[in-house]
Amino acid sequence: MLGVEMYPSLALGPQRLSDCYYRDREAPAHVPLYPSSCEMAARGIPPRLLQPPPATADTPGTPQDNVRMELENASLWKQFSTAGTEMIVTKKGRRMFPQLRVKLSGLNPSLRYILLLDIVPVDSSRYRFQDNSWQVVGGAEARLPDRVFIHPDSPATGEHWQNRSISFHRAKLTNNTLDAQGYIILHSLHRYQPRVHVIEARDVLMWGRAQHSFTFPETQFITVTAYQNSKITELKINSNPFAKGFRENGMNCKKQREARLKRKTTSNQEESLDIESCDPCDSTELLPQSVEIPSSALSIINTTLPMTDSGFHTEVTSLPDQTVSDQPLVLGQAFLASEIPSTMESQQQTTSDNNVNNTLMDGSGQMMGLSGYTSSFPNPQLSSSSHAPVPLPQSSSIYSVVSSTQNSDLELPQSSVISSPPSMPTYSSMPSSDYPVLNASTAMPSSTTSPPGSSYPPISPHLLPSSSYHSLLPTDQSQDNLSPHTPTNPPFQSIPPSSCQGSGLTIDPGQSQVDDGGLSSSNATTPAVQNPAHTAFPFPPVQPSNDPDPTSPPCQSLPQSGLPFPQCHPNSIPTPTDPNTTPTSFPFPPSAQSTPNSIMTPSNPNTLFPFPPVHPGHNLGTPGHTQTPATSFPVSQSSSILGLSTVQAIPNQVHPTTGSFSFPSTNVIHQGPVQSVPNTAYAVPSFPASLSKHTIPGPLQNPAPTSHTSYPFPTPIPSGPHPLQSLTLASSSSIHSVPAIPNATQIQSTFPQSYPNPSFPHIPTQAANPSQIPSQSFPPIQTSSTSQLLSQFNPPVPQASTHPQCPSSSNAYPAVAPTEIGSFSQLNSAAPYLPDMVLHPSLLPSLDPSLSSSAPPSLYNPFPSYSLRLCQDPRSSLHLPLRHIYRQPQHAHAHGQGSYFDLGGRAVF
DNA sequence: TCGTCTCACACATTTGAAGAGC
DNA sequence: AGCTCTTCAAATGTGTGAGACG
Repeated sequence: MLGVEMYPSLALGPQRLSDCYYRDREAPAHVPLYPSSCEMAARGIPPRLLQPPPATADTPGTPQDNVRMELENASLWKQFSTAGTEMIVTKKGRRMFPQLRVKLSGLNPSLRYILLLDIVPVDSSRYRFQDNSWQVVGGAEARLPDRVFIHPDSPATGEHWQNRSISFHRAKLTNNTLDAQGYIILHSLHRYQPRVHVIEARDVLMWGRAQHSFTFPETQFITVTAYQNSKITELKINSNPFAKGFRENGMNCKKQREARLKRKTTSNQEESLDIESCDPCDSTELLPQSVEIPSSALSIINTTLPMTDSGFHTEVTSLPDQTVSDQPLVLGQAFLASEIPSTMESQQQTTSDNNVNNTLMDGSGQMMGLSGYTSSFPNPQLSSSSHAPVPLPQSSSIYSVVSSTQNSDLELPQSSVISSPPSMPTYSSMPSSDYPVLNASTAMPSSTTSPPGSSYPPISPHLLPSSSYHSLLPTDQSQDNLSPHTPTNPPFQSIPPSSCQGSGLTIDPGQSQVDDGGLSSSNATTPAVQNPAHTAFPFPPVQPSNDPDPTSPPCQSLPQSGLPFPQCHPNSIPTPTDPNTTPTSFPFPPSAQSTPNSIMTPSNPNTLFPFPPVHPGHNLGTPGHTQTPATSFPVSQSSSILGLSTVQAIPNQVHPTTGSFSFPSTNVIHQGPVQSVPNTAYAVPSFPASLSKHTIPGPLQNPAPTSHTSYPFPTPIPSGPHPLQSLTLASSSSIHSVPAIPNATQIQSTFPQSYPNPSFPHIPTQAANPSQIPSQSFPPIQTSSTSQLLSQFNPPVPQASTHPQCPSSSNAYPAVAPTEIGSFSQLNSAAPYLPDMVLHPSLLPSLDPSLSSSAPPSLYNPFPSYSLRLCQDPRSSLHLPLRHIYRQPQHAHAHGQGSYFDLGGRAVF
């Protein structure tokens, strides 16, 4: 669902949505996880057409405004972080451990939400474990395809999410750039930060109303192919049930292994292949040892004897359990408890404390056990490469959240800008545009300014405040209130733990006062963006395509055809009178029209899409796009997942020394009422890291405003003064693209034009060096699966039929079994760029009373299919020259254990 | 030579199909 | 016939260590 809009590339193109299905014991039936791009398109429908009935649930003060997320196993994460968390990445994919387990609260029980996990680079550095610490040894490698893991339960009601702990343990990490499984691709020896995004998906009409992104600094990790730090190994073995065998008592412990090796060697020498000595013998031989280690002995015995599993478990598990037993078990968290190594040395105490805290977590939103947390990562402050200080804030308990609340209400002041911490270019919102943009890249502004080897790269702690709560604030007028002076570097330090925790986790309305001036008005409950810097963007940065296609037609060329990107198509906003066109409207433009202040008014086509989705790396300066007057956005990248479009703004410049970004276009940006605060960088939808990567000082990176034309996408650059006048880079980490979120409120970066500290010294610009971009092969598109998925979400809708490419047949709506939707015409030049999806109100799930009274929320099926239909691959509408950009990527990978999306926005490698 | 990655290995856990029993 | 429960094999997850690679 998310994919399409957020990441256009995801859009369902040739890929199959089948991948979108998930299996869950609770919900055995396959359920489409993602709404088709059509859904997103629905957003583009003029408010009049799509405007949902007055939503009572979403009214200010509703739970959604107080969405909070707690890291359930924070104590365990802290333990790892203290030592410097390492995550194994393999070609075949490796799960994360500790697993990301969170608890959500503040959701509207009756609304549907989608949970996403993405992992973004913390900085643009490469690390090496030297001298028993992680040190920066160079610049990061070219960005890999951005992929998002969608929680298998998605979409599910708020009640569903809140009634259980949410684990992303099924997400897999891989270092295989050609991975066809859809796993999250990461570079080895790079530092990453997982992010969890909660996106409201109440219905098509309301889709994208709110988005919340959370990052927990303690979950940062460095990817490795083999563990470097013995402490981490020990922690993993002691904490991970699968590694029991390697525990002292386990069959795979050193003693046992050595013994086996000895036997092997001896047996080999003797050349007496005693079969018995193999497995059985091992156990027998080990018996003596097993005496010392009862569990192992038992296990051995069990293996020899026809014992049932139960019997086996009793003995074997005993040891581990004991260790675990020491840890406070919380009901429902048994697993968690097991994760905590009982044998942990000094850490144990903290762990126990943390556990206690965890148990204490409540609606107050306090982060459990976060306080006092210190990571072992290299400290930025540390001058030399010695230890990279962990950027994590000491008081990590606060989770950072970026929440974007769409106020579908027209009343929302566009101008409202939420000041985001300077450091957090992460989230830039579009002022006028209702849809907030998540800047994935920005989220992790890495202070890469420091040269390799230099002191720890400034992974700006502020960027990743521990558990700080980032939220995309609803567009409020409050922006004015937002102080431009807001600490640009709200590093963790900047945020006193106490404040965070004291407020409860998250969003303390009171705190919000400072930042959110005015927010309260629209959403009193909406937390102010305390840590704007965070990358809270749900969607990973999109990689810029390297293929600037001069030939690419200007955005205008794509008009009406329903370009996925509103920006491109000024006319894209359908008028109520023109239903047909409506569908084509940009998925996100949520309510551009709705917002009176928003620059994006129908009258001003160009302004309609403040953020042209552009791949930073791509087509900079493509003349074709010049049509849009040199708009403020140098480059933006948008990728959509399930209809969420991500827009990335590309900073024109990066300060060589400071690493701060300046956007040439900013001049333009400043126009308009929206910008109450000049100079302040608005979190423009996203200026993702990707940009940053590419933003190396230089022509490319600093494309003149006019250069915008080179958007890989049909993303037309808004002509004239852009509503979003100041696009600030969200994040330093430019690496990530920020997904645009509908209705996203503008986030004003607290720091003025220049981006604070974060420098991106090493960010390889893909654009600059296409060659560096790993060629990524994408698995064959399985349209069938994808389509099926989509079909479920998209019941046949009359409107859908409007689009030629949306065969009504494709709608398998109620069908549980995924049905295949008509294949997407990939790269179908003929295909209009119109978003095919249109939802018929009657088809909407009865989740929200306001929408449908048929079913009480309580009765709501947690895994209902969405009544959305995907009719067409947005890419099809792309001008041929541009299509290659998407040709591969966007895939939805269905796994029994979860779904992955490629953030296809990136260029094809 | 060194750093990094890949692979096979053994063990532990999870998953899901098949069968039995009611 | 349908349902629940148990059993069990296969799949999956895990760290290790040897070897390959650049």
